[in-house]
Amino acid sequence: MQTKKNNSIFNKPYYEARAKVFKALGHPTRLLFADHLARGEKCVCELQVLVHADMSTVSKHLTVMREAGIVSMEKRGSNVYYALKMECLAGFLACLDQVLGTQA
Amino acid sequence: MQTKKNNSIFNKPYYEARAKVFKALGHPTRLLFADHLARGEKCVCELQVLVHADMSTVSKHLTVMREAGIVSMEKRGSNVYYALKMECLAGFLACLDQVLGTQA
DNA sequence: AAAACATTTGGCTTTTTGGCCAAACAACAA
DNA sequence: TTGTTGTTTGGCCAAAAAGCCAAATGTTTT
Repeated sequence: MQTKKNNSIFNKPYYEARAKVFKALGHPTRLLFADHLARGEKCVCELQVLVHADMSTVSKHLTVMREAGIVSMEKRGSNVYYALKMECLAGFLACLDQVLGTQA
Repeated sequence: MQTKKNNSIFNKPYYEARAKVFKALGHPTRLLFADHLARGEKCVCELQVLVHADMSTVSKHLTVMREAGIVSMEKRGSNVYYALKMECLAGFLACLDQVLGTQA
């Protein structure tokens, strides 16, 4: 059981933390990664082939996502595997599609 | 009835449109606005008093949100009223709170 | 018409972000 | 050990975003 959370207008750090999550998803490459990671963990190299970007660029995108708190990383062997820590993304994306669809 | 949408990995413009929505919510001020607008339309002046920003800054934030497709604007008298066009935000925010909460 | 109010637009500066390269690390293979 | 592969880090530069001021626009009031 939890005590009531203070997510009010005046809780600035909380708004910042949430905005950070949106910002982390606010780039086509990172949103693509999130979408893929929603179907299971992937190593950096697997994500890299999805976009035509430098490995270092991919790594930095993943760092942004990790610092926002939406992915976890685990090193296994010589690979690093990333996983999405957010089950509700798919639902929200579906809703987004409706919003964006109706204005086309 | 609609034909099947092509939201695949390879549909770049679609990812960009969705990322634009996340980016529009990826700023504390704009997320605060969205949160308030979720409870009903507000005029620019009402939003302005919530943050300690210049009126022109507020107006530009609202433009970003409008161009992402998540708010509508309506001019009535000398005021402009903005409204959120996304009912699913509250649910997603609640989920976010869980994700962010568990790592505190 | 002039003044007052609400909002947007243009211009400008500072800060942040994105992307590439090269270098550093870490794990594994030869 | 040396080499090879996978990943991160640091540095740099170009592009985009944020915020302020001043000016323009549109509406209502006097």
